[in-house]
Amino acid sequence: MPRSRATYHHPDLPAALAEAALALVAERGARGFSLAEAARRAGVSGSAPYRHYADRDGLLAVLAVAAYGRLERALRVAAAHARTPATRLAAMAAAYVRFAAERRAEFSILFDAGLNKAVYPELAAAGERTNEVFLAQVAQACAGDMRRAATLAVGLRAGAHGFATLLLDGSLEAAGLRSADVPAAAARAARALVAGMLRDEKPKPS
Amino acid sequence: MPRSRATYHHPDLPAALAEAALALVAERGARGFSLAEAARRAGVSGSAPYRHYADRDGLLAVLAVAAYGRLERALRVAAAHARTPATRLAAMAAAYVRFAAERRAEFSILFDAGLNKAVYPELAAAGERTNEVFLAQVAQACAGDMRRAATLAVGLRAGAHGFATLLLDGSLEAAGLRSADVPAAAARAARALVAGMLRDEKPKPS
DNA sequence: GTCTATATCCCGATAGAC
DNA sequence: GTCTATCGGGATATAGAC
Repeated sequence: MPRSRATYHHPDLPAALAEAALALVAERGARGFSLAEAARRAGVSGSAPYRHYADRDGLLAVLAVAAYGRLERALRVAAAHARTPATRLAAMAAAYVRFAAERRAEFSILFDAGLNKAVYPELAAAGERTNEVFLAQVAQACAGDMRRAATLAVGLRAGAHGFATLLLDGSLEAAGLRSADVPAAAARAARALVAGMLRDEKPKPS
Repeated sequence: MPRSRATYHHPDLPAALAEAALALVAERGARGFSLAEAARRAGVSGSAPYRHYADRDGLLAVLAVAAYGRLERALRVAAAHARTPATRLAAMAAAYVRFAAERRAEFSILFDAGLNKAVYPELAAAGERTNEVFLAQVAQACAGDMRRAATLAVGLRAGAHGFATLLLDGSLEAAGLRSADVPAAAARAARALVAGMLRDEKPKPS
């Protein structure tokens, strides 16, 4: 018993803050997050977090990098469970949407918190790594033509991202699409995009 | 000269507030908007806006409805200038992205301000109308099969939306895509999506 | 319809004690 | 490494005068 008073509480304050922060963002959105409230929820004073993070965005940035890691992993897992290249890409699109739906807080920290990537290079790097997962799988699908691969990869990512953000926004419900069906819809769109791009653009400029 | 003192200034305060608000959002993002600052910029006291809007979000909601109207019109115009159905859809995707890029403030009020559509039914309605523009054009492209039309329409909208949001986010630059090229990239993706969906799904379940 | 004044609240961040 | 205390700032919203 190091002290009877509540003074150096936490075995791991960063972890407690992270947990509190995610819960807070889940409730109020990334825009409703405050470091003060996260500290309160973690049971420490408002100044304690500053021993671990330079400022409010410092905490969010750490969470964002971790979230990108999770997203990237989810994409890789989805790709690994499918056989053909087109199926892999469709599975990745679905996984992207599922990540957004199931880990709303992390997704909104990534895309709704207004973090400045110029200030957090690790964050920018993590984001690029996510893009590269798409690119790597696309490259297998269209062996050789890397320009087309890049175009397709960014298109797939954009499509998945659009489904994800519109889902969280409620715009897809309004369009008559049930939440549970959105990952499948994204997968179908991805498959169609792949088919359309690999076929109908220039047949073979060779 | 109604008064020498600065007292009942504005011939049209709502208009002045709207202008100030858009400039403010353009500078700081939807999340940085405050009604107090908008009032300051319009040259009136902090309480004046409350004669015209119930609260902070009331002003943003009005701007959002107007922004949806503009977006919808831009989509219609783009569609009107193209001849074939597939070309129309590609043009709409490009127009969607251009709207986001050129009218950043309005776009971010639409998708980044956290307005509660349940509180502003006109806003939800305006959003649905935007979806319906896609649907109407898609319906022409795949005469008859309305289920497939709905799927394609939402896919197109999601794709365009993904390109738009990732563009504003800086994620596309990081992926090596220049801003000026993004509308064209979205158009190409749209065209491929249309081609892929109209062709390779079930050939004809009749 | 706008102003002044004010009540209330919350936040980010720092200083200094322990 | 955490606490208490505090500074400085800004927001939303209301009350009452003109």
